[in-house]
Amino acid sequence: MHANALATSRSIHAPAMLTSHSFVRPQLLTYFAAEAEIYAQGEQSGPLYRIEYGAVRIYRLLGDGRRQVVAFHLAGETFGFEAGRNHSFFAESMVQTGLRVLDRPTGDQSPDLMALALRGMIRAQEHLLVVGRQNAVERVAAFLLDMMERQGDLDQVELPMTRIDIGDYLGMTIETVSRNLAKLRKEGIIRIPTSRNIEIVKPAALRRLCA
Amino acid sequence: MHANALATSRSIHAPAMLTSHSFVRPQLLTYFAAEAEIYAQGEQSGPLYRIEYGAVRIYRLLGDGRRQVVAFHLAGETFGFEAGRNHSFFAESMVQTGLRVLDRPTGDQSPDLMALALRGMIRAQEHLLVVGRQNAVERVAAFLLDMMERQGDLDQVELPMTRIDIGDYLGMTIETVSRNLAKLRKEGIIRIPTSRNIEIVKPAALRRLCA
DNA sequence: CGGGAAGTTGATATAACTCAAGGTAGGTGG
DNA sequence: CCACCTACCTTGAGTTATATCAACTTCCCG
Repeated sequence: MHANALATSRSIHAPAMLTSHSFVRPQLLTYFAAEAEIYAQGEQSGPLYRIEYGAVRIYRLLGDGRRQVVAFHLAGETFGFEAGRNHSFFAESMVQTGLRVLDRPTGDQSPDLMALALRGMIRAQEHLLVVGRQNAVERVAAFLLDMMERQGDLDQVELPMTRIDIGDYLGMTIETVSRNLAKLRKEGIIRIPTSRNIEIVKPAALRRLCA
Repeated sequence: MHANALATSRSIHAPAMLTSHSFVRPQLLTYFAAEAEIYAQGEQSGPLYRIEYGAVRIYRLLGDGRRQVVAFHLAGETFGFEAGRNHSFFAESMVQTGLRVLDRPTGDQSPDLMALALRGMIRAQEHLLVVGRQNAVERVAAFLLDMMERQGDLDQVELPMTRIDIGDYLGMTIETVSRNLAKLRKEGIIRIPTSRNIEIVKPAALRRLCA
């Protein structure tokens, strides 16, 4: 179930690069093909990553293959936080992706890192509200709004993920994702030029749906 | 829906108390009656709290009153982390509760604080898997296991929360909570001496249910 | 002892899932 | 350059898990 075809994980380390003003020193730039594994659950946790371009999914699996995507990360965002010595989640590129490997300051003493970690926690908890208490249309609406905001509030939203990814993020099947996108389209709230490109016609209507 | 009767919020500040060895200096001990508000969504965020005794729920509301409990906190645990200047959630005592107000070191530079924040994020993301991808029995089983582990793996689990709280935590109705507790009881996996006191007869069976 | 909130159980309704059949689009090889 | 192939997506029909509505029970607490 939800089998993700194994990725051709060709990652190339670019020469180290240091910037003095940044709270974490970007060093290595690493390239990932689409659908490549960045790290796996159980692996020893390593550095943080900032996405230069591309998109990443963070997920976890149940024994029978059910999958929960806990987060999508887009260009400019940082991921890789872990509580323990080992990764609790899988991270995979969804499209061709360039990551900058960040060097963690010793002792995690950066207030900026703290802020990033806290923002991650808040985002997870807000997503919990969506998944736990909203119905299918509301979830899809919330997802589209989130993607729109994170892409600069443009009315054209690019979806770097498949319907399976969206379903596993929103806790529903791909059919339900598809049906509810169609519903929003029929109501004139969105247009769907291509399956990976959504035009938000009435953002206010989407916001009203999210209660 | 899910109206929670307003709380008699009598909180008394005890004299300040300092300990030198702790990474955060416990200062004030504050008492809360059952069902009292500790902080509200939108309020300016303040200190962290460590629970001396009692139990706290953290939740968020939708416009129509639907509620998602994002976390329960028990004695010994720390809560109150916020990403911005204002609280994103409500915090309420569920039973009579004593909180120690913690003084945040300037700049949030403590690695221990960071660890606590990260653990909170991981816990939220793991809960996302439960709510997003598990069915009713599995959710109830996961909840009971979690409560058991956090109470020292004793087979007697005390539930400081109502069925409404459990339902709003697991993303289901109180009837479904009740029916699935009954199901586990009929299968001999748990006993229910009183509604707030569950005996875990077969912890292995619960674990098997969580896949 | 009485009243009310909390919890349980039953009957029915419904939203989302499952299974199934097309449709579409992007990539590859002839 | 075109046609095929495959993966992704959409739509439809029927099923099912959970919600809803309702009645009843239990347990506090005054």
